[in-house]
Parts: sequence; C-alpha cells; structure tokens
Amino acid sequence: MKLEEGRSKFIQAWGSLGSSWGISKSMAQIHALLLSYPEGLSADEIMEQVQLSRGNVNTNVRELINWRLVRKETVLGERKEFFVALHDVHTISQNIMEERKRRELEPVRRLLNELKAATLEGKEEDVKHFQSLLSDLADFVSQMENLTNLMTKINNNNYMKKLIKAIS
Amino acid sequence: MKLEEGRSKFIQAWGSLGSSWGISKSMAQIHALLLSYPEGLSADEIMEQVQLSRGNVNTNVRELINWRLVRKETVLGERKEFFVALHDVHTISQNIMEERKRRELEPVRRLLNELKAATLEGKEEDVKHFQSLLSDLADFVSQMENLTNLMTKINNNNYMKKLIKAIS
DNA sequence: TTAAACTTTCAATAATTTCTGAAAGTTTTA
DNA sequence: TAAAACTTTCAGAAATTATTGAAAGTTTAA
Repeated sequence: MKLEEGRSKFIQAWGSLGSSWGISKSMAQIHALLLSYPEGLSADEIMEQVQLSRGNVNTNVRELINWRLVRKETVLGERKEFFVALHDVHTISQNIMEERKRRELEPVRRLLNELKAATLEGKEEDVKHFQSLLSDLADFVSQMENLTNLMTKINNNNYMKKLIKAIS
Repeated sequence: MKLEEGRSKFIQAWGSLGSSWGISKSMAQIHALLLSYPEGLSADEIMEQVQLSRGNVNTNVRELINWRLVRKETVLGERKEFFVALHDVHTISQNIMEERKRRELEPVRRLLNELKAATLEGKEEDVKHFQSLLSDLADFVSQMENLTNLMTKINNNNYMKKLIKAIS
C-alpha cells in the first residue's frame, strides 16, 4: 500500500469515528491530516488535501486550537500561517481529557450543586430518594475527575503506569 | 422548591447535557426521569411526564436497555411493562464506560490494526512518522482501556478508591 | 496609498439526526 | 374466535448541526 493511500484511509476513517467522539467529521479529518504530517500545513493545503471549503477549514482549525491539539506556526519569509498538530500522545490525551472534563463534567456539577442547594418540599420518602440520587451523581463526577487527574500523573510517570497496569 | 419542580429541572437539564455526552435529548430525559423514581414507570407514564411520542419513548427506552441503564419489569396482574433505572451508581458508571469503550475505542483499534498490518511504500522518513503515529495511538487506546478496567476495580474496592485518591 | 495576499465571518444551504404518529404487530382476555 | 390492551416499526416531518462560499476584514508589500 502506498503511504498516501494509508494516510488517506486514516483520514477518512478518523473522520467517521469523529462522530462517535462528538466531534465533527471535518474537525476529525483535519486533525488526522495534521497528525500524519510532521510539519505544518497551510489552510490552502488542508483545503486541497481533505476537500473542504475555506470557511470550514478556518472554523475547525480554530476549534482544534481551542482543544489545544493544534497550534499556529509562522515561517520566516512566508506570509501565510501553518498549522501543526501536537504530536506527543501524552499531551494530546491530556488535552482531550481536560477539554472533555470541562465540557461534560463541569456542567453536571453545576446542575447538581444548584439542586443540592434547594430545600425540597414533598413526600419524605421521595425527597430522600431524589437527594440521594443527587449525591450519588456528585460522587460519580468526582470519581471521574480523580481518574482524569490520575491519567495525567500516569503520563508523566512510567513507574506509576506500570503500577496501574499491575493492579488493573 | 417543590420536589416536582426539582425533578423537572433535573430532567430538563439532564436532557440538554445529554447532547454533550453524545446522547439524544429524549434518551437523557427519560433516563433522568427513571433515575428520579425508585419504582418503574410505564411507557404511558413516561410519555406523559416528559411529553414525548410513543415511538420516541419506545426507541429510547430500548436504547437505555442496550446500555444496561434500565431494565424492564413486569408487575403481577398488570399487563403493561414498567421500566426501572439501575440505581446503583457504581453499576451505572461501569456500564456507561463499558459501552463507551465499545463504541469509541474498539473501532479505533480496528482501524489501527488494519493500517499497522499494511506494508507502506513511500519516503522512509514519512513512513516512519506515520507508523509511529499509529503505534502511539494504539498505546493511547490501551491506556484508556486500562483506565476503564481500573475504574471497575475501584468501584468494587473502597480501599483502592482511597489509594487512587491519595496518589492522584 | 493601493493592491495583493491572506484570514475571518456569516447568511444560506445541505446533511444528518431526532421525533412523531398512525399503522402493523403481538399477547392476553373474554 | 374476536376484541381489547398493549408494543413495535417506520416513513415522513421537524429540529439540529455542519458546510459552503462569497463578501468583509486584516496585514504586508510595493
């Protein structure tokens, strides 16, 4: 198989997988493209390679930068910007978990806190059940956060990585 | 605040949160509703409470059952089925992680294996970079899987939970 | 300045996903 | 057996999300 073909297969497949990760196809494809090149690509090169409109590339590259998965680079003497993926898989996974925590966990915590703060009137039994649901969910959120932090630790510590594998 | 109001707030909010979890609003709302009742509800009661069509309730309850977050229950002498949420937060989180692993990680692994198996022709440098990307991603997937397994362990072991918290 | 090279925005359109509700299917009861 | 009580399916409608592309904005060079 030609390298080009493999790369393109990777980009296409990563694009479809994107949706199950809650990421748009274009964003996932652009990310795959940039990951597969050690050097940065310009907006025009991205448009060309993944066949997307200028606007789409602009929006999604910006989003990738928000996720801290890609950064802008300027080349001396070149006017246009180049986009480079972060290639270190530890940093990538850390940034993804960070962002997911922010998007998926924090809003839940906010909701739970709001409801926990209220004094609920109703049949004692039912109130009790509802409140214990709230507190269970809060525990769950905390545990997910601990796990994310643990992940970060693991990334920076090979010994701990082995420990985790051993006890899993 | 009336219990009813709190519950309804919870259901509505959980519904919106659902989208950032990659789950449809209806499914998330139904889950929230069932979580908030200790006993099971019938399809008609669900339709009534969250204002959804019969078809929608049927589909999403089935999906919740697939995720192992809800189960069917029959009551002696009653003809209709009742749906009860699993209320144990450990089981819930385990089942969610299990399902996410299946949906999000396994397809990636399949793709990576497929590409890893091919012999790639191209400039040595570039092939090398691409292959090292593939192997890095495979490592990442493994690590996520280890973490999921660890989560399961934690759930069943309070001592380990404390250990994790301590080293995080 | 002006023009060229580039980036950003955003209204319109397309694609995808979700939801409805009526019809078909199934099981139980009389 | 028929009919009542319930569940499932699925084509079409509605809602949501993603994408385009042209126009506006910005920066640099001449």
